[in-house]
Amino acid sequence: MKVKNNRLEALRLIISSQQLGSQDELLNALQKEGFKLTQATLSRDLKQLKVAKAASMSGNYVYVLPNETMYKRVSTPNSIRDMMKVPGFVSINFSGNIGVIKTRPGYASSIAWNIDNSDIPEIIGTIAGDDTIFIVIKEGVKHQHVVEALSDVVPNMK
Amino acid sequence: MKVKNNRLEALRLIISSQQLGSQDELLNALQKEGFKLTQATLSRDLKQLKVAKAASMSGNYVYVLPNETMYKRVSTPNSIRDMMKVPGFVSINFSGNIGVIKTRPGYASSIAWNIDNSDIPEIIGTIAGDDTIFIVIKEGVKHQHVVEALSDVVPNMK
DNA sequence: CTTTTTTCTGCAAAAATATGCAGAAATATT
DNA sequence: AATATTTCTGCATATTTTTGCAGAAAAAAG
Repeated sequence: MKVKNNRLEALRLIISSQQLGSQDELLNALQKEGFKLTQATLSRDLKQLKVAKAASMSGNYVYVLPNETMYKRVSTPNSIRDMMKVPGFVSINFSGNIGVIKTRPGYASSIAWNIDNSDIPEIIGTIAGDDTIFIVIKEGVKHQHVVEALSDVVPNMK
Repeated sequence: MKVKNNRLEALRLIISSQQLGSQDELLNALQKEGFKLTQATLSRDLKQLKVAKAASMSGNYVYVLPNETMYKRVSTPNSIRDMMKVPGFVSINFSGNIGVIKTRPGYASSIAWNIDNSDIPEIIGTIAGDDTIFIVIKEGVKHQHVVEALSDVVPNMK
């Protein structure tokens, strides 16, 4: 019993400090720490700790510790889209990794808010003035992709 | 590729609104929305979206959307982690010669002020909104280098 | 100290997920 | 328009993960 708790604690520690991508790798790490167990038990441990496996930025899989945010569900599937009934969009243009949206005066920050809250992965961040929004997009992302993603969020875009 | 982007977007939507525990379930949900694909493709989509599978409170597995927090590792190439200690600081990302700092609402201009007044030669200029700062960096300067320089600037870091 | 009950674990097999490969589809180039 | 290049996808299969079951270990009860 003491053993199991120690093991779980060690497991958290390992996961929070290393990037391991399969239960076998985790198993090895644990065994290197002196714990004796099988992959089946590890699977149960992971379930209990609510550890998740996700793709990492580097294209591999990694085990990650849980956090509040990840269990949040939205009640209305289309709410984001519905909230985006904001008129005021005028144009969008790009230069390199920067997009510039022109809006009618006063509308920029409200549209930018919608963009920020739509969590489009291609967009790193936005800054709004009164009638202009700057958008920094991820390197390598095509402008057209951004436009398509945005068009779900900003009415009158296409 | 319009189809794939729509599919990915639908997938996010489904995951953010329902609690589904296997790729088969996700697959059904997508097909009910009119998308035609196999489990193999779904697996790749999930990898690309960095969706993770974790145990839920109710003892089942659920697919969850990714978030910043989950990729944090204790031994991160130091300073980014140190930056997390700055009041209001949320995250920093780069795209080309632009850095984007996300802050808690209202903190952007104060953090930007610190940066501006620190005379970091690698930084050409900043502009701040309410919760976002854009930083234009000198051509050819490494992102990590900027992060390190920044970590010396803002109070309570390190 | 026994007996009973609950928790934990390995084994083996089932279930679920990831991926190499080759062709299809879409984009970009000339 | 024709060709070259890149991205996407299904199929079949390898790999990984989960779980039912039965016994071992631990905790609780008597």
